[in-house]
Amino acid sequence: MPTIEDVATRAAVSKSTVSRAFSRPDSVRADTRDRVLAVARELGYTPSRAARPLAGRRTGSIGLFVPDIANPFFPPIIKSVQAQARRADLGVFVADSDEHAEDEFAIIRSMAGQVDGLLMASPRMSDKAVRDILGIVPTVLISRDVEGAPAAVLPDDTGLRQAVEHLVALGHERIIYLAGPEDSYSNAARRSALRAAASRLGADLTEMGPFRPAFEAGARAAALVAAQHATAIVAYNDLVALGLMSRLPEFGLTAGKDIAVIGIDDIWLAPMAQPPLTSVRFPGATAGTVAVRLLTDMIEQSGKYSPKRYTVPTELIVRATTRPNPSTRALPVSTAITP
Amino acid sequence: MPTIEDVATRAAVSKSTVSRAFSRPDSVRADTRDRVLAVARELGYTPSRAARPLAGRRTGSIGLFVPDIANPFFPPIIKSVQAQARRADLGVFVADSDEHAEDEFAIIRSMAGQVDGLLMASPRMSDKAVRDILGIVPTVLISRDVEGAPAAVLPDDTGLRQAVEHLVALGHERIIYLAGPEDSYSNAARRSALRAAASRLGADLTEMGPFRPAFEAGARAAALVAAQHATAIVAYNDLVALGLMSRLPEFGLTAGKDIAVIGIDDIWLAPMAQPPLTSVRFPGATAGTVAVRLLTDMIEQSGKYSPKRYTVPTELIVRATTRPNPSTRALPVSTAITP
DNA sequence: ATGAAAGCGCTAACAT
DNA sequence: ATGTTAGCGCTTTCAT
Repeated sequence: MPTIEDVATRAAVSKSTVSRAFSRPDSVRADTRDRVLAVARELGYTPSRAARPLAGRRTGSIGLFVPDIANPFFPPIIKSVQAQARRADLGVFVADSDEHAEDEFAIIRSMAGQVDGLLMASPRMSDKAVRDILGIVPTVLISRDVEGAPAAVLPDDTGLRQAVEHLVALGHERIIYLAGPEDSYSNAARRSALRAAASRLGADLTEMGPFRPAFEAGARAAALVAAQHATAIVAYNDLVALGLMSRLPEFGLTAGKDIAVIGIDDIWLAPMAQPPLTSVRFPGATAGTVAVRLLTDMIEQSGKYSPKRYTVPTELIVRATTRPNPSTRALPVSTAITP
Repeated sequence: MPTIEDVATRAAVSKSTVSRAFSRPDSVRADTRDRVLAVARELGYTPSRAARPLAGRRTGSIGLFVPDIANPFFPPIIKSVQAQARRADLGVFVADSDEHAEDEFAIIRSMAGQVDGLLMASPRMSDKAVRDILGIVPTVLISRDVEGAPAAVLPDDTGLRQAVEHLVALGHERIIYLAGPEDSYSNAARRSALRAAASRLGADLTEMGPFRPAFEAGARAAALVAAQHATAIVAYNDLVALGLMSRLPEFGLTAGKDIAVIGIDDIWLAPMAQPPLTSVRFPGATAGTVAVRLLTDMIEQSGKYSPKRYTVPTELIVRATTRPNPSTRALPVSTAITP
């Protein structure tokens, strides 16, 4: 492996010039730069990633934490983070905690020391723990907000409002929310958005749960839902909705016929379900891209950074699990419902 | 952040001793080591990951390539690799190509320079490209074998043999294999294992496809399968099997009743399907763990390393999609079938 | 068993 | 615009 020195000698310039030619090309006269770069290519030289952090102060890597890689909600985020990071010539360390909230801190803490910045998607740890991390390394939160956090990428309320409007328009007056984990930020956010929309439209919102954000947990909900004679369900996420749907037939119920079901996240499985699941789309790819941009900004302006909340648009994707409620006449829906 | 020097001063030893206390503890007298370690803990010192690679020659990170994080086959592998790597105090860079075989090389190449070793799961690139990578950095292949590769973790044939035996025992004489991508190593391996088992048991194996390893591709298979009046299917993977099953009802067919369906990989969705899918289990977690072990061995013995093929056990997990063929009497199955 | 000293390859002041 | 000079924090001979 050729070093910066080899290139410098061969191009008859100093190491500094070679270094500059790579890191701040415009600070070098065009012809010198071209010569240096030509020599570098000829020698097959690439700046050593290992030496850079020691001399400068950047490692050239960022860390990405997600609670569970196997949860289909996260892969789109991971992919877009990686793609965007590659563009910025950053490596991405990915870590997951297997949904064990108690391991999160240790896992993240161990990454924090060896990266320039951190992305945390839906962390379950306490606000205090999050703030601890925030103090160590530039960090952008995804789907989580904490007082004092400099940057977060969050879903807007549009999709959930549309979900409630949709159910009401279909004639449902009582909506059941299958809640997610108690301590989950997303659960709180979803619940409150749902409540606000329901009360504005005069619908009744009943909560059941909590349910783990998993297929099996949703399956458990089926009996409860059937016992309630529920006609409209909004699930904490698609996994729960899908689990619910898988057991509905055992109670003589069919989603989209006897009962309306709406999921959240719009993971790839949603349109594949039988019947295809109506869901509130979260643009994971957008979120990932934005998060990396926010993070690189923070790293650049290391130090002061004016807090930013970036909101990504959500939208109700209507599919076959929401059809008119046969037992109720649709309510007249005024145009005022849609903003 | 305290440095090695701070610890050395405080513990009244030299930097070398501190360094040794961390990297080769037994080369330091027990009491000195304890003192050093105590001071280190007190100061909150951790050896800088950034400085190590420059002085030594290890970066302390490995790279993991997978074609598609969103494919449920990979998360268990990724998780176990991460867990095992954490134990060895290694960071893991994860990269995926979104199934674009043509991007694989560039993506992997860019990781290759900044890690101590590489893990490649089911890469689709050519043998030649794989060998190029192999020449750059210690690499372990997972679910792929290439002549000359020093190490690979591969599934054994047991599960597929059991699958064919199972179908034959259920009375099926004609089995259809829904093939995966043409250029895929796994596809070739699965096909040949299936062929061998079928011919040994006197069953007929017909191939259809190729199909992308995706749900939608499996959905496309449904019409084809129905047109063939097939009674027994082995799909390239669970995703294809699940996609197939989702469309079967449209042709008046029910998996496990009119038609036997077997998937491969046993991803978490398999037992969740309606009806639960019979599948050949691949122990992804074991594969990941073994792969990291193989890789750290290679890194240690940097240089000569006797080529290793590590085989992980596969097993047929029988669920509801395989029931006796109603139109055929079960064949007498000699005990010779099971080895 | 421990210490001293010499870098690893690079970047970042500080000259010029 | 370019060169000079110091290190960054650690590991590793080589002494002792």
